[in-house]
Amino acid sequence: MSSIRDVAERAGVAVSTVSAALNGTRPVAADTRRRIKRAAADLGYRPSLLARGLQSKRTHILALLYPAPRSGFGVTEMQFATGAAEAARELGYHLLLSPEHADPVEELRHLTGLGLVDGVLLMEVGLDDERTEFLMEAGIPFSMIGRTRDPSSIDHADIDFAATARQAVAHVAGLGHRKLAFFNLAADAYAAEYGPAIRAGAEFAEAARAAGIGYVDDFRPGSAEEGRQAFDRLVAAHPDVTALAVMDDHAAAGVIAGVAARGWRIPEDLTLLLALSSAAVAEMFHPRLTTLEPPSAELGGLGARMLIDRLEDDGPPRHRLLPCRLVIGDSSAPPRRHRGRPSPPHGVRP
Amino acid sequence: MSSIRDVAERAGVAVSTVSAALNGTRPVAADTRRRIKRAAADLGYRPSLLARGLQSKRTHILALLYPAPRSGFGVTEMQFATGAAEAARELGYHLLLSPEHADPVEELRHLTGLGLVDGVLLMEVGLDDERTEFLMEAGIPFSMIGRTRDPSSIDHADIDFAATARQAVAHVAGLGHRKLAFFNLAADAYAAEYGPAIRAGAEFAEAARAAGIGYVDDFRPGSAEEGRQAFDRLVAAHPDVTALAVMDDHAAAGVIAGVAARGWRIPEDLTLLLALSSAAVAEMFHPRLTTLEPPSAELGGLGARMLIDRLEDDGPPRHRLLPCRLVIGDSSAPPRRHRGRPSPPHGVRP
DNA sequence: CTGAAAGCGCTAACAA
DNA sequence: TTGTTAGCGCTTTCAG
Repeated sequence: MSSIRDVAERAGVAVSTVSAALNGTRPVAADTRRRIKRAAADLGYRPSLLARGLQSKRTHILALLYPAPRSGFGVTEMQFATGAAEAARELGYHLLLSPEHADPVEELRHLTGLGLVDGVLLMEVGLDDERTEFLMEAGIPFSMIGRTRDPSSIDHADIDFAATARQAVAHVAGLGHRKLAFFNLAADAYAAEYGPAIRAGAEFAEAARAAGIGYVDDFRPGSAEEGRQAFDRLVAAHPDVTALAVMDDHAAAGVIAGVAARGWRIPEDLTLLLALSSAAVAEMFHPRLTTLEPPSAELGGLGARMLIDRLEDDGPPRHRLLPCRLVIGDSSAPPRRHRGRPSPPHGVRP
Repeated sequence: MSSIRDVAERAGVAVSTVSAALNGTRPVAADTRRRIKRAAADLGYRPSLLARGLQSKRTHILALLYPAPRSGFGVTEMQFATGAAEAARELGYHLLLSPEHADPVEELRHLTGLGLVDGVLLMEVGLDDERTEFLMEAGIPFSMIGRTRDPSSIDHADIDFAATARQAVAHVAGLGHRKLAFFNLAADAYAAEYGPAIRAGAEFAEAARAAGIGYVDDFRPGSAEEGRQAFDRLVAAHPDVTALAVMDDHAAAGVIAGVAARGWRIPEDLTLLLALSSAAVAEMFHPRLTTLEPPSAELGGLGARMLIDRLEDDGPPRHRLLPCRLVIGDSSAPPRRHRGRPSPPHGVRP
């Protein structure tokens, strides 16, 4: 690899002039600059990020911290990552994929101590996330995909749960449903502190209240089997529920099985929504489920851009909330009075 | 951040001694070393990767090149990435996530020119991959997850398609099936050059031949709708097929719909295998599909380890092939003579 | 407008 | 066994 000195020699100038010409850090005569650019191009010169970083204390590397894959398919996580990497690339930054383990804070300390990264992108943020405290104390720039309980002072991009819930409720209410059930994520230690579970639950309740339709949310199935059981209990306890939104993919599969076992059909006997899951997942179901698809790649990109913004010029906290996309599938329809009876054919069934 | 000089001063030695003590690059008196380690610990000293890299030409950073997410869910890709990141971390390396676009070679040239990465990890390798040529010419260490047409001289980790196919065929033959069909990935421009599509197709054929069972593979559905159509055509053309392996997740969903539309059931009337897809995906189906799950995280880890091995000490090309895991679900059963007739209940249906 | 020189934090000769 | 010194490739004063 040729260095800045090679370029300087070839152009017959001093290295500092090359640096200036290439970075625009000080005025350089147009003619000189041209010579330098030519020389650089001829040599295929690429400034060394290491040397530059060593001097300038800016590496143009961001770290994306991701926890061990846990729930769901990891599609969402992948999209965060690719969205962030993409945005970083466009702005001349690089993204380091940093797995987290037992002691996230210690690992974060290690990682940032290396002086390798300019800032950190947090995902899977808990309501009270210890990583944010460390980063703030250490004065390390960071942004979150998701948010803590009180994120007002921290840059973040997250789902707009309120708008998402309103949209979903409007959809089912518009179809004529009068009572909606909501199956939240399983109530394990994790989901108890997991923002999306908390916020989605609260906002669906609020949206249903505002829309004046009935609402039930006592269930938190975390698997197909639990989804099926929850569905059976739901029908027993609330026979008047005609629409159901489910957070967990596997639970949704269980609900579908439960509907079929009853001899019911979707959407005739139940309108089923998949909440906060990818449309690619929803397409695997039969019928294709109506989905509230989180804008994961966009959120990842926003998170990265916010972080870079902050690195390049400080300012007030940046916040962005994006609603999920409502992708209407074949699992939404007006409710029927009597279930399990024959109905006019729906979809392309022969 | 404290630097090596701070440590040297605190320990009352020269910086080179600190370096030596910490890296073991030359003998240091036990007592001196202890003092140095203490000083380093007291100051929370972390050597700067940048400075070290600048000097040693080794950054301990690996780049994982990934193409824009295309087929499937991206679960597999995510697992490659996390597996690789994990392995890298364990060996003291970092993983850079590098999105690829229109001109992969040019981007690779750019990335490697920065002097930021020690080596490159390639995934989604085509049978004739131009990136490999560039990397070999440029003398940049790399390894592949997947393989080119002739990968004998390149480090790589890939699925053992032959063993995988044999295992799958043994499974269905063991159940008593006499004729197997195989739905490959869609024949678009991409899959035509995509190793897994080519190799899986060839190896299933070979395994079926070796096992002496019938085999059909004229179909390449790429969506649920195409999967359903392909299934209908399959039944029309080869009514004696009782077992089917499908590569594409969405096509599998279509097959399931087609089976249901006929009034048939899985596994009574058709044994269905999901080939090269994640078990997490298979669990979403009803019934839970038998799956040939690629060891994606392991492959990612192997790829990273191979690359690091090569960086740390050169040697003959390293190759590793890993078979898929056969995860038996509820979609495998012995064939029946007459389809669509009532059958003893299967599974937990009431 | 341009050049010389210092130094970012580290490693690796070379001396002592 | 340890210290001194010269860079790695770049940015950034400070002179000219």
